[in-house]
Amino acid sequence: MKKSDRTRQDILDATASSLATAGYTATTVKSIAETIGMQDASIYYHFSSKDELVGEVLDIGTARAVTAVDQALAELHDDHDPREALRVAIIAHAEAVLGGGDYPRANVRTFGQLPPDLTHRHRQGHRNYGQIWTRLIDDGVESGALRGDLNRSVARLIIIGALCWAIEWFDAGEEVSAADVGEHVFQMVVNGLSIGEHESPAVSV
Amino acid sequence: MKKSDRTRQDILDATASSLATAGYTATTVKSIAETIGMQDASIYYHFSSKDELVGEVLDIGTARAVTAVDQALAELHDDHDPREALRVAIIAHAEAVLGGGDYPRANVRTFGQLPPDLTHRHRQGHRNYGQIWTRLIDDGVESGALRGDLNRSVARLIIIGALCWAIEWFDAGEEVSAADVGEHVFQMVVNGLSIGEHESPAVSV
DNA sequence: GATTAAATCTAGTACACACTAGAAAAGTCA
DNA sequence: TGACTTTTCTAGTGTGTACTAGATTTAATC
Repeated sequence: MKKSDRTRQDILDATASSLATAGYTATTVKSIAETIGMQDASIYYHFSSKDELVGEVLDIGTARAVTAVDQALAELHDDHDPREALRVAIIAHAEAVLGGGDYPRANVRTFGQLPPDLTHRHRQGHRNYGQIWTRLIDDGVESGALRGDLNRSVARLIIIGALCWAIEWFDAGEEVSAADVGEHVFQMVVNGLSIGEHESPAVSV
Repeated sequence: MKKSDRTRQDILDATASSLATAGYTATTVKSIAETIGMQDASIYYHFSSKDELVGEVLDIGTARAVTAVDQALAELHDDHDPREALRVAIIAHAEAVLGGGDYPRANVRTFGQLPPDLTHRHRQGHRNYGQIWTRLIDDGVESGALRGDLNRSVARLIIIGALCWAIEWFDAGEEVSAADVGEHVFQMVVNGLSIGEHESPAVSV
């Protein structure tokens, strides 16, 4: 029972790595098998299909991202500013998806490339993740720290989108770290790029 | 010579539509042919390969997005606020990619799914597009309207990313329009979500 | 209407893919 | 060591893909 668990983990790791860097289509059962020095047919002793394997990788990815954000929020003081909570969550997300392991990266990278079955399978997980952010924004608006004239759902999706798209251009080798990207997103969407007085005109949505 | 041009255009349109909604892999030569009532082999009378066809669609997409933003900027007054230029460009981009035709949508939707050859082919086009935004941000910072303590390249990529990712959740049927999304992105990244005094602490990058 | 050119179709090839069946090997434990 | 189980391999199948060759039809020209 020990050998099997180890091999299974190797398969998951190789799949996560391939999904994160090459995407769903380019991640073939054969390429996964080659990475860990096996024949492609052997994969099917551990997983019943490619999509079950991919699904498990994505499940792990979502779980890790949720854990990272939850943990960061749990370390806040009880009387924290709602903006600080948003900042901490944004940076935690950035570090999990950009600087973290292959699993959360695989999740974001393959978003929009998955076959319908897998997309549907992870809809609930994404919804749950979105609710963390909904609460953060609601807290901010209701406490008076954040503007209430914007559509909160759109605001939430814009923040997550800016972070998720970063996976397309972020290069871990460069001078800008994952946390730096998070800090930038926070500075922009919360404090704004503008200097001095800004009118904050109401938006009609 | 007339028939050929018409058919060629039909093929391009069908490809753009399929790429925009189904992505690169799910867009097969056979499915394109079926859409316009042809046999798949007939496509090859007009295009030498699938990737040449896809490449042409993406070229048109980039050209249209660039035109949309350029045109919006050209309509500004000579003594406009740099923030207003950024606002106009953001909304033009949002309308082109979310509300516009299939071509710009195909471009964003297939980003990250393309085979290396096609990715490389469009690198220059993307760079050119990025330079429009680089100039807008530089103008803002140098005129004193925008903060200079953030990494401008990161800021640019965050704005574009927030807009591009919107294609994953934007639903044209809902009450929020493409321009609304653009307005929200502008309000957030330029004016910020925060209410009242914000310290704008310098970021060390 | 006959001749030529343009456009499409029929019928295939070759290949990569996910996946299967059964034999072979490796590991486990008396 | 020998019997048994677990794991992996060899050797395939079937399907979908991009693409090709050559026949066939459609359109344009004289």
